[in-house]
Amino acid sequence: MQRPSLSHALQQVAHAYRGHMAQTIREADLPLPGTHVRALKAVCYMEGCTAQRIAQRMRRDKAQITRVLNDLLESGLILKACNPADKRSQLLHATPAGEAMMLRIQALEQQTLARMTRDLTQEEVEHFIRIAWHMTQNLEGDLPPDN
Amino acid sequence: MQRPSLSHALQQVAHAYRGHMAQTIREADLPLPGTHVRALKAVCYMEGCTAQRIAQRMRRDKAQITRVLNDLLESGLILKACNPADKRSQLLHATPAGEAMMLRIQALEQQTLARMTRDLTQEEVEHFIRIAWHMTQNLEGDLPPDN
DNA sequence: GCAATATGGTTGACACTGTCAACGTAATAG
DNA sequence: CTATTACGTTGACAGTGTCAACCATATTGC
Repeated sequence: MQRPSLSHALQQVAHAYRGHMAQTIREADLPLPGTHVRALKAVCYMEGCTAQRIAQRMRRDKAQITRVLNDLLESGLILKACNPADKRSQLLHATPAGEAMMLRIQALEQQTLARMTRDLTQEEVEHFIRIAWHMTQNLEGDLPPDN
Repeated sequence: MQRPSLSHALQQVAHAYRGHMAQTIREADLPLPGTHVRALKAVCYMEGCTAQRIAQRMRRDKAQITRVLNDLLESGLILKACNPADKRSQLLHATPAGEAMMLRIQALEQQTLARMTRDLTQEEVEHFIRIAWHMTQNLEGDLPPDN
């Protein structure tokens, strides 16, 4: 491809990453779609994790989060517990099975990331992340103040 | 967000771009989803454009391309013409309406890209594109030789 | 030529992603 | 207490992406 545009490069790399992760996970017989993985990650690593906070972090509709969490619940990967501070909301925790799943998936993700960045320096990767983050920030804020 | 991971940064920026473009296009009353836009772009700018070649360029399933092209056809944005060199395939061309649509969308995309990169140098953007492209290449080739 | 195979495009089915609107319940402001 | 706001759920829907089967045409090998 000759001098791909920013938009094309962005779409291609995101698609390649998604596809590679999906295939890796499929090959490992971990039947968990990408959104579920990201939600599980949030549950495992966020303190006082609630559906709302996951939706904010992932910038997704809370309806989608609800459904994903219910899938994870049915799969026995997470638990909902009453939030003593607010009876409307629920604190989310990973079960041991969820933690185990997370570890396995994390390993697969590391593998994919390692492959993706195999001939890039640490500096280049960090630069990429910084610019990506910067561009993300630049695009937010049209929307009604998002928090 | 503190030190976002590569995967998170990638997903966020791609999502932000998609969302911003979708909203911009919706606000301009151009009812054309993202995939349709990309396909139309391919039709406008590729020589001897066929469904197959679009599928290769976008790395998407040809079934999806077929459907998108049929939508564009129904919307009167493109035309299919017999390919004299191969009766199975069809050469694609944009109609005047398609060209006009492309110009309008191109302007909106430029706007979004300009906003996204507003405080980045040309060099940074090119660096980003190069790394994105590099990572894309690194992830391809597991798959059965893709051509 | 002719059979076997491969390719371009179409269709059906399905899974995943993402958003919007409406709702019930609980919290909070006045 | 009432009005408003916030959390989570549900229904409906649009968009994205892939797989498998299929038809018609090309191509290859005999």
